[in-house]
Amino acid sequence: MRNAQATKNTIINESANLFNTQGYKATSISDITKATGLTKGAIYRHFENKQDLEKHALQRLSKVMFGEIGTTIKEAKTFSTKIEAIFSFFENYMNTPLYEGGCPVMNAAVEADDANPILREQACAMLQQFKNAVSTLIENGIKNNQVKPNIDVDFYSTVFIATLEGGIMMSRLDRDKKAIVHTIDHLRNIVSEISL
Amino acid sequence: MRNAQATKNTIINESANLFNTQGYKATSISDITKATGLTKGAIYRHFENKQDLEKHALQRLSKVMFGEIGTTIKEAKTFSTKIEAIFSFFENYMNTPLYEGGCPVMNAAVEADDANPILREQACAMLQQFKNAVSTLIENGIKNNQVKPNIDVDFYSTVFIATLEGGIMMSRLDRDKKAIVHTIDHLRNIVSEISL
DNA sequence: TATTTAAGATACCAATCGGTATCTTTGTGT
DNA sequence: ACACAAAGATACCGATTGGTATCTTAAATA
Repeated sequence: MRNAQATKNTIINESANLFNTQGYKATSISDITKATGLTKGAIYRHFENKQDLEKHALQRLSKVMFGEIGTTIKEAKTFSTKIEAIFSFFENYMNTPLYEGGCPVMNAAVEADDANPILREQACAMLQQFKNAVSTLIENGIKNNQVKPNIDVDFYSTVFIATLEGGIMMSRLDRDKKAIVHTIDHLRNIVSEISL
Repeated sequence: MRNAQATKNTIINESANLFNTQGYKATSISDITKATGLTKGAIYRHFENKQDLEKHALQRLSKVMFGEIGTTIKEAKTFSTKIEAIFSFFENYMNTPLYEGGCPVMNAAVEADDANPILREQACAMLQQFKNAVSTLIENGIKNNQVKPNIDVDFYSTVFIATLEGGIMMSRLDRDKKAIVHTIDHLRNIVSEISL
């Protein structure tokens, strides 16, 4: 039956791109029909309503991002190389992003207000997932005697993510890698400070 | 004639509030009529179109924010107290914001794409203004022998702002001051590192 | 007080929004 | 080959969008 799963997949992928670049509210179903070459009838067969599509699109963004960043981390073996993998992921992201439009977490976080609690909850969960990943990375570094013990793990994972997100925002606004490069250089200094 | 300047002022103020909380695209002229108690006819007498109103509203946000933060900086005399004034401004902003909806720079930066170059340019200018303020603050600190010379001023101003912006984003998403408190604590450490 | 003119209200416009009911097409199992 | 059901297209819906033309009201001036 005209591969339904494939079309659903392209709808999610194209709308993920549009939502992340133009914004969720600013992207209409009409925009998605143009991007996919499909019609409203096809789209509303696969998704209950626009919010449902937004949910699936953001889940896709989350899966792809964390999937990519997760594999690069797993390839590295030590704390410093693992965290360096995250840094290079962010630095390279300015040149060749998986999805256009900047960090999906920040985009959803900024746009999601009380009027769209589903989007907010998803953004919340994504940020938590990212923080947990960095936290366990540091904790494993402590266990393996690569990171100083007795440091505040929550403190550093928060600082790392905040600095990265802020750097991305600035670099995207300036259309210049300088900000993200500076912030990552700074984080590298922190890494060497807490490393054994 | 029914104080035109006052009504124009309230339109700008109310729409600034709405744009910063709901977003620019997501806020309709209708929303602004409800918030001001005025009609479309009144609004479109004072502003050419919605983009023109968006421009004035963001300018207002910029003026109020930089005005407030500027006076608190001027009240302080040394580098450390001046930068501490910025920190406490950001930390207090979570409790009692001048405008709801988070940092106007970040909001405009995230929402503004190529479809709204005016908003983008304004956000760009605001970020530049903020960076310049921090940079001159550091430079004056160097001149007054309160900050180590030979440090990269551009580097540190970038790191400061990125960390603050990222911290705000995280705290707003979590609805918890912890992130911004952590990031500011971290920045305090940096300040003492580069201080004489 | 009468006149003038700016400020604001009312009523409308085409276009687009999210969403749905219905029709056509296409692949599959018999 | 044929019936059946799923996938997608078409045509529509009421509501809302940004925007405008026109009318009314109120304040300043003469």
